[in-house]
Amino acid sequence: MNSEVTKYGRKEDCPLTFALTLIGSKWRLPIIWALWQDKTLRYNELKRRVDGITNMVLSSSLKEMENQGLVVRKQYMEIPPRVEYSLTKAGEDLIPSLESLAKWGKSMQNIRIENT
Amino acid sequence: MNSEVTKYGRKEDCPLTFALTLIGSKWRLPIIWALWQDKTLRYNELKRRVDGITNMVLSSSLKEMENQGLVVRKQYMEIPPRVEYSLTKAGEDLIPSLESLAKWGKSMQNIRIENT
DNA sequence: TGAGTAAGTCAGTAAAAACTGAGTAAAAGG
DNA sequence: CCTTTTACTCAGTTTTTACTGACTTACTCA
Repeated sequence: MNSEVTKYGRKEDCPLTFALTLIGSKWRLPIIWALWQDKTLRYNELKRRVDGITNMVLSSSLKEMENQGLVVRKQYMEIPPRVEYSLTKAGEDLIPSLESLAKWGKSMQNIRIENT
Repeated sequence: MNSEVTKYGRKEDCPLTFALTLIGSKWRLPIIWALWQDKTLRYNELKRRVDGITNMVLSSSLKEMENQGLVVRKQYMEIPPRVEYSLTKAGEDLIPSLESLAKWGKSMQNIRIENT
């Protein structure tokens, strides 16, 4: 038995599993990626940038991501309403890990192509 | 517009989205993690290590992960049958990214606790 | 006056992922 | 002889996740 390995009795306590609950569903990465590229986007801009997402999923995702501390929502008291979304510091801190994962993903895609 | 940013018309072509298809479902990380710790495990050992997984999910996951090049299946022609699973090189290459992601996840868990 | 834009909400439905519980063959151990 | 172990497989069902399409309020532009 490797004593340096931390055991998590309940899967939910594992930081890695927890991280996946934050970014693992279908639309999380596209949203994060759009906000990372453009820094700040209004609701409908974001919707246009994240192709195919529905209002339902976008609005509920943003709400959850705000609660989770990934995204900031800034509302201006104007008419017509203006709401701007951007990544928090914590959200930005995620980017290097995503880039590392993307690098790995790319190498896996290449393997598939090579073996075809 | 940031010219250094690669655009992927179809989400499926994005290496990051692709990576998540390999590790994003509920039981992939627990399986990978168990194989990373123990290097080689037989089917039922793995099942015991990954608490709560069903045969259905474990066997189909292993089959897919083998096709995807994450896992090697080594079968010995013995009775009773013996089958051993382990990570491929590509599977092991994933670990650093996961550790980075876990680190981020841990910091997010701490924030939650602090704010409670 | 009618259309378009803003930022969403909502009920209902479809699709995807996971779970339940049983079953298989052949052999070892009590 | 009866139970357990091995490595699975399968039909059927539940749970989770995402999609559909319509609707809201208040303003601007033609």
